[in-house]
Amino acid sequence: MGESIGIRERARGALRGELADVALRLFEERGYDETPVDDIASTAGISPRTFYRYFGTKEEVLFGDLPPTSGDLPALLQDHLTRLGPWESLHQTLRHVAENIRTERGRWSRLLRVVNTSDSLRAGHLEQQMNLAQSLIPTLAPAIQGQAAWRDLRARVLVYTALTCFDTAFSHWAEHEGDIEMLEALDIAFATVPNADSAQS
Amino acid sequence: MGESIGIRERARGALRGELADVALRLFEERGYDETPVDDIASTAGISPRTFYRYFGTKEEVLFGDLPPTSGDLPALLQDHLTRLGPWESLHQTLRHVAENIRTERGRWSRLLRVVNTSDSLRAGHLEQQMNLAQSLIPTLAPAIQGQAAWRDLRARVLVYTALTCFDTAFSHWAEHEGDIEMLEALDIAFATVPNADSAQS
DNA sequence: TCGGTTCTGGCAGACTCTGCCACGATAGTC
DNA sequence: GACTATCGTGGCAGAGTCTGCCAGAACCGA
Repeated sequence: MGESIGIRERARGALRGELADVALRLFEERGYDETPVDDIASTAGISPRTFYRYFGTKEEVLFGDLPPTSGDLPALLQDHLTRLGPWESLHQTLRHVAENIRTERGRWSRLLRVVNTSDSLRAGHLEQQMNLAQSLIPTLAPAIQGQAAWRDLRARVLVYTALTCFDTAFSHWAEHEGDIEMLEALDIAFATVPNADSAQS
Repeated sequence: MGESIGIRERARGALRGELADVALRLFEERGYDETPVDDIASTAGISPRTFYRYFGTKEEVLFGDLPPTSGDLPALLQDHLTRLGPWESLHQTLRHVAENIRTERGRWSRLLRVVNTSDSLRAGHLEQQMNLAQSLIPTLAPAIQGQAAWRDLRARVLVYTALTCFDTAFSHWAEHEGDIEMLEALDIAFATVPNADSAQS
């Protein structure tokens, strides 16, 4: 048993990538809901049964192979919290994600366009956000001041709000591609919240 | 052709209500994903095919007959905006919803418990929130100050954030049923946002 | 009571996803 | 180079949601 990565694993990885490519292309052409798994499989020259050995669900073929924009966000947040307040820490943490996205803007634009063709996909995307939120809340909670009884509620509000800012900025940027900078939109979104009732620049 | 509501429509309404009751009961006992539509139908003494004539989807049997907590929220928001700032207007608008919920707390608790048994349901619920947000954004946007180019982005952020506050307070209240007041949780959540970086009481 | 509308149930089908099993290819071993 | 064990693959059957279609039953107004 050698330590080398077997030829089979490489083949597997290659096929996985090809499936993701084929699927994304078909989704762009016909829409997500209008593209059955059977079509993806036959276009790629495999059986539908095999497709489900590479991707557990049809959604996973879209979201499964995303470039790692996130990294260890809880750790990153933790680090910022040693220097900054809760909100600014969330801001800087998500700026980091935004910077990573910018390096592959083309791919992300295609993805977002596909996601917007389907209600079920939007819902699935939100589900992912919630998982991310669950991982950030325990990290943020200790940094919240005030009564302990409300600490958890506050932490949840702030984390969800931060992710909302990110999502909104992301969509806005995707809609005005080229015209604005993702980071600028993100900063605007984050600046809006603490000034919620005046909402000036 | 009389103006009266035909006996058939009343029968239809009654059956619809019975289906919703049966479904909610079964969901509580076994969980949402573990309760096929066939079981709901047979328990209610109808065919599965007929079930789908009363509710377009399985989800609709849960969410379709909610008591109207919302009313005309855009109009309500519009009204508050004549006197208050954007954030406080959103706050008061959602306070109104929270008050309505309180009058039927039992029903809502049951619902939330069922929703938490299933991932797919949570996602569906978020989808509804987004629809509500879409209706509030155009109302809020004109009240936002600052550069026009960013007005839409800001409005989206604020509306989504407000709904997030509502949702978080709602969940928190449901988890601590009896211990806290829904309105108090809501106020705390809304107060957290403008003080995002100090987060004091 | 009659004629037309409406509701119902059953059938077949699409689509996602999951077990199961047999077949073939591959990898490591002798 | 042949042998065996492991792995990937494809086909089959099935659950579950949801839709179109059609024939029969129930209902309403005249």
